[in-house]
Formats: sequence, C-alpha cells, structure tokens
Amino acid sequence: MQTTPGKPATNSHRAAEELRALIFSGELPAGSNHLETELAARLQMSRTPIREAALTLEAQGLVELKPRKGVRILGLSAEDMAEVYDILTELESLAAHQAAMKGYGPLALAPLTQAISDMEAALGSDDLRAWADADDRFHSELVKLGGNSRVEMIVGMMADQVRRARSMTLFMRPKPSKSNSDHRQVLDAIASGDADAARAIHHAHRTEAKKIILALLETHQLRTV
Amino acid sequence: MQTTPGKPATNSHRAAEELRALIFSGELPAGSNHLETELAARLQMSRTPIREAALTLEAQGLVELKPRKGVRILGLSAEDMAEVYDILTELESLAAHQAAMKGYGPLALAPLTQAISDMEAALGSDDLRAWADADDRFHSELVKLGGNSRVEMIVGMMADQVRRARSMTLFMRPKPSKSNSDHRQVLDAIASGDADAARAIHHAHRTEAKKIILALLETHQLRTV
DNA sequence: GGATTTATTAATGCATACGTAAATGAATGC
DNA sequence: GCATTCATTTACGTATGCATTAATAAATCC
Repeated sequence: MQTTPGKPATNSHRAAEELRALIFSGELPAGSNHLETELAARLQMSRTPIREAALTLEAQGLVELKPRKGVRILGLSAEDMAEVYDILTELESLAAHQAAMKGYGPLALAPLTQAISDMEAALGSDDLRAWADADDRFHSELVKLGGNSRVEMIVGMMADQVRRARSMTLFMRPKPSKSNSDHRQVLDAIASGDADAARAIHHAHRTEAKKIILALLETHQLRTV
Repeated sequence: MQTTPGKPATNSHRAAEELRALIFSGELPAGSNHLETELAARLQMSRTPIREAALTLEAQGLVELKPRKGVRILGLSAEDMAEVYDILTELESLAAHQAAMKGYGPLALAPLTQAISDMEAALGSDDLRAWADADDRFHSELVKLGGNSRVEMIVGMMADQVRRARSMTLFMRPKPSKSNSDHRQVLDAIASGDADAARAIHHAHRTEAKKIILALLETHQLRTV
C-alpha cells in the first residue's frame, strides 16, 4: 500500500486512501457499484472530495465511473492478471538490471537482505501472511533501488491491482520455497554488479510466478477477483 | 495523442483534452503555473471540470497541483527523459515479443507496413514532421498488436510526455535513416514469428534512440523541455 | 395481456458559494 | 533602516444547489 507520505492532508486524499483500503479489504468487492452519495455518507464528507478520489482511482485502474451506476469496483480477470504480471516482469527486471549497475554496497542492499531473511523465517514458521508481506517488501525495495521513479509508480499501481488476487491464492499454492533461492540469486547478482544476470534471473522468477498464479486461477475457476 | 474515443462528451473530458493540446502546443509551457480560475475562464467553464481534468492529468504525470500556485506544467529533465525512454524500451519490446507470438498475417500487420513506407517516403522528401508522425504510428501500432491494454495505456502516457522533447530535437538530430531498417527488421521478426528477435531488435533500437536524444539534450544544454 | 408511450424519480455533471489559510503588503516598534 | 507584527487579499478545498437526462414505474392503447 503506498500511503503517499508527502501529500497534503486533504479530505480528497483521505478519501482516496480510505477507498483503497475498503477495496483491498474486500468491503467494496469487485464488481460492486457504489453511488457517490453513498460513499460520501460512508466517509462523512461531501460528494466533491469523493468524486476527486474516484477520478484518481479511475486513472489508476482500480475503479470505473459509470454514469448513473456510481463507481464500479473493477475486478481482474485472468487476462487482466496476465497483463499486469507481464508488466511487473518487465519493469522489475529493468529495475534489477539498473540496481546492479549502481554498485550498491551491503548497507544499501540491507533492506533486500532483510526481506529475504524475513521470508525465510516466515516460511520456517509457516506464516504465509508474513511471507507475503516480506515478499512485497523485497519487490518494492528492488524497484526503489532501480532508481526510476516512474517505474516505481507504475509497479506500485500494478502491485496494488494484483494484491487481492494474490491474497486469495496465497493459501492454495505450493509453499514458495523455490522463490527464496530466486530472490537470493537476484540479490547476489545485484551485489556483484552482474546486471544481465540480475535481469535474467528476476525475469525468469516473475515469469514462473505468473504461470503459477494463472494456473491456480484456471483450476479454481476464479473468473474475476 | 490518445483521444479516448469511447468516452462521454463531458466538459471535464473536453477540459482534459484541451489542456493536453495546450500543453503539447507549448501554449502552456513547461514550468508555468496557471490558476484554476484562469484556466476556467480560458476554456469557458467553471472550476469544477477544470479541477477534475487537472487531477487526471496529474495522475498521468503531465501537471502538478500546487496549492496557491495553480496547476504547474511539468517539464522533463534529462533524467526524466531517461526514465521514460527506459520504460518505453521495456514495454514496447514486450509488445514486439508478444505480437510475434500471435501469428499475425500480412493483413493485421498492414498498419506497420504502411507506417514504415510512410517513414521512407517522408525521409525521401525531407519531411521530418511527417516522418515523426509515421514513427509515432509505428510505435503505437506495435504496442496495439502486442495486445496488452495496460501496456498500451502506459506507453501512451509516456509517449505523450516525450512528445514535446522529441519535436524540439527533431531538427537537430541526424537523419533517422538507420531507424527505418530497424523498423523493418522488427516487422520481419514479428511476421516470421521470431519473438525473441523482435524483442531484441526493438530493444536495441530504443536503446539507441535514447542515447541519441540524451546526447542532444546534453550538448544543447536543454535542462527541461 | 403485451407493448408502447408517458410520467416520475434520482444520480450525475457542473456551477456557485463560502470558510480557511497562505501569501502579500501595510504598519508598527526598535 | 530593518525586522516584526498585523491586516488584507485571494486561491483553494469543500459543500451545496440546480438542470439534465437516464432509468424506472405508471398508464394507455391495441
């Protein structure tokens, strides 16, 4: 969840954040429609900031403003998921590549190291939720280290979109143990400045993740999430 | 320019389009600030739709809403340009890869073929403006053929952002004659279903374009455009 | 009874009104 | 003369009001 720390504490932004939270928590399920008035009452403000927030979320692909129907919470079909994963694959791999070229020392790479050991710990204690958290952190830190702010933004948006789907499939899929060795390999490649390796390994990692998720959605007949 | 054809003919959207046009034409130059009231008067509507449009453009990275300063037209520094080009490189290459895997016939690839011959014609008659147009068309058609709607959207946004810079440097740079053989190679790779080649060639092509543009901005001391 | 037309409702898109708080300039103190 | 305080302006953020128009219900006709 990107909280946009530097932004002003305006109602419009509160609305955007709260709506996001409501969407991710599932309180506003995919496919549901909500009139502006209803949301305004729920968040205790007028329609104006709600509208502005909805517009922002629409630009980010989370909702759709349907005249007379209100804001429609968008779900992700399997095809949507494939699209998003493909983008994540490319842009994160780019980030890995660039991060490797920056010659980061152990200190700068500490967040990655930390995330990896957290994942291992979580895996040891069978805490999948914690694992997912650390995994998120790894990916977002990786992108940060890549140093392309636009990539960071786009990946943030896309990660938001798949978050719900991921949490649904989290308990279905096989223990992500291979995932960890992948992550460590990426980290090593970055630390040793091998940009092409970092890119290739991460690319393969994400491609694999995409296959697994899509297969799960397929077998479980989850059309939209 | 993406005109978003299916969208309702609301003032808010008119505002977004017109503001975009004003920005690209340079009438609202990078770095300038414009009060909401001023823009409202200019487009002959109230602040509300202006505000909504500005919010949308902000989400797309074209402007910034500064309290008390109005909407600030964002320029692109050399670093910004590098960021955008890197993203275009990755996502368009992905599109080329995916397009090659779809087994398109000559009919589906006609727009690409057309764009290429238009570029050649334009080059023959030294019409750089026409060349740039056809080049745009090639890239946007390529992305369309890739079939990932989100990629299409993101690339559209990024292309918007570099458009101004490109038109500034259009007359400075060497005749883009190599560009054409690159394009044809990409087309051939797609037509023959060689996804990896399509990706690699396009990647190299974009990487080269990035270098050229950045060098130009460097030598001409163009800090922001 | 079913289909078509008309009336009613109500949600949106937009305009407008207003309080607040930032920025500018005036006024005061030293 | 310079700094500090106070007053004034004004742009924004938000609330509210209103006309439009899509959607629903009612009513009429065949």
